[in-house]
Amino acid sequence: MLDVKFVRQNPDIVRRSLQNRRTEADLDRFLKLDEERRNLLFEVEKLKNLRNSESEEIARKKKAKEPADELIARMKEVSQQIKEMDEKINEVEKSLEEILLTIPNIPDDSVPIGESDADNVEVRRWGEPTKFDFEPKPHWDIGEDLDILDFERARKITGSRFTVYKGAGARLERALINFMLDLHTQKHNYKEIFPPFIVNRDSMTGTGQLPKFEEDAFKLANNNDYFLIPTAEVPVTNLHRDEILSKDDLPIYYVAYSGCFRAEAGSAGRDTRGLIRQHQFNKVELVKFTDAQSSMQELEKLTADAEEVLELLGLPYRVVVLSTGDLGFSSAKTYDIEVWMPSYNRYVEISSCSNFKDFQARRARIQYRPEKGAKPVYVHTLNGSGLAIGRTTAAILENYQQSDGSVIIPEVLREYMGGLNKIDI
RNA sequence: GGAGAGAUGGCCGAGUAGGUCGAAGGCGGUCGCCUGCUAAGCGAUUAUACGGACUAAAAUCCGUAUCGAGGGUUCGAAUCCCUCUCUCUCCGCCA
Repeated sequence: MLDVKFVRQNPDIVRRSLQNRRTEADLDRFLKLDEERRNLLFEVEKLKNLRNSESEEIARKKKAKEPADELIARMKEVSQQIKEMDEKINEVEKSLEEILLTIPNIPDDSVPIGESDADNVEVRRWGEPTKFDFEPKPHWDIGEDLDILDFERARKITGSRFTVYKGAGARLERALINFMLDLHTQKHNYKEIFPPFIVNRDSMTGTGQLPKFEEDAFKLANNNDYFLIPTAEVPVTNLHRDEILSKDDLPIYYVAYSGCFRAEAGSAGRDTRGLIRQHQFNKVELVKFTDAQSSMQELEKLTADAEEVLELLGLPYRVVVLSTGDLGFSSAKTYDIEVWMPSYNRYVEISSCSNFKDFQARRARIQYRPEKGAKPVYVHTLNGSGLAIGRTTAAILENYQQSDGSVIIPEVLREYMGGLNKIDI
């Protein structure tokens, strides 16, 4: 959510942001309503002031046993007027809020302007796309041939876009979770959080999933206000919703494993096979709370922390900075980390690292005091996958597959796999 | 699921026969004074949002709102009425 005053004073910046993002919001109506609201407030507050002072006068008269009937009658009318105006103001404010919640964050100046993901800019590359001297298989075939992924039975017990992991596959998934949590807590100083996988409406609104993207979320049928989390970002960022932190608390680094649940409305037909796009997947998420001065620098560090996972796993990747046309609603700047996926013959997103600046914090009311006794200001929030587990599993299966159908376990994972160094038939 | 209790400022905690209550008191915080230092003491101050005036911008000043949320009664509500939400205690059930 943007600051109302900012929008009022900088309509041109907001308009340009909307254009660059190739998105729309009714900015003109917002500005008009905003002015209307202020005019109404000015009038109604005058009336309220009158009512307050005259009410005191009535009290005085009554105490002094003087007649006050005439004054009471007049105030009755004033109160009626106030009531009507208050209703009008409520309507206007509701409309304003609705529009404000549909206005996306202002992209950082360093973000390239572009139409779509085609205009994202590659900033670096690590490793080389894996070469094979045989015909490599996609991970869904590898998984079924090794009997470690079972898409067929997942369809039976639940439906499409679910997977049953079995044997070494289940172990690999669990190993990756533990490996990543250990790396980020021990080497990068994140504090581990194990959050609820179900959150309420306020939390979903606080991080920006609602109201605009309700159709993408799974909502619990027996409780209107509970949602399955689409990412640990939601519960973890909302840890500090409605809080005022002290300067000494910052920066805060959290890492959380969670299951993630996405309805993926509107993505029918995309990535229908394998682990890439699921209704339920695992993810280790990095979340930071920082002050305004350091957030851009913290984004670089967070991205590097996620990249290190891929480097330790020996998986080739590249980093792209999202253009304005591809940038997420709440984000001011986002780096996508893309891993080399042989079956796609291209790099595939495996982590998305974003700086939301104060956009989420304003919405979730997360503040800190820069100085003792100073007025609270909004923190900056950041997050990124570190990494998406299912896609990492897919990338390992594909990049580490051997001509005999087996899959080598990356060195760093072996201790998490009970010493297993290869998945065989 | 059954029974009961409660939601007031950073915290604790008064305030229910409606009228200077944004709200006593305490703790905590800040500023100043004082004691050679520390402890103690004294004085003052101590919410947020929105709107307006003044500003380059602040500071400041004025106003309005806020005692869980929403609605109602009334000239006037923390105080009365209705609805909802949440928290706590006990019982039951349960990994």
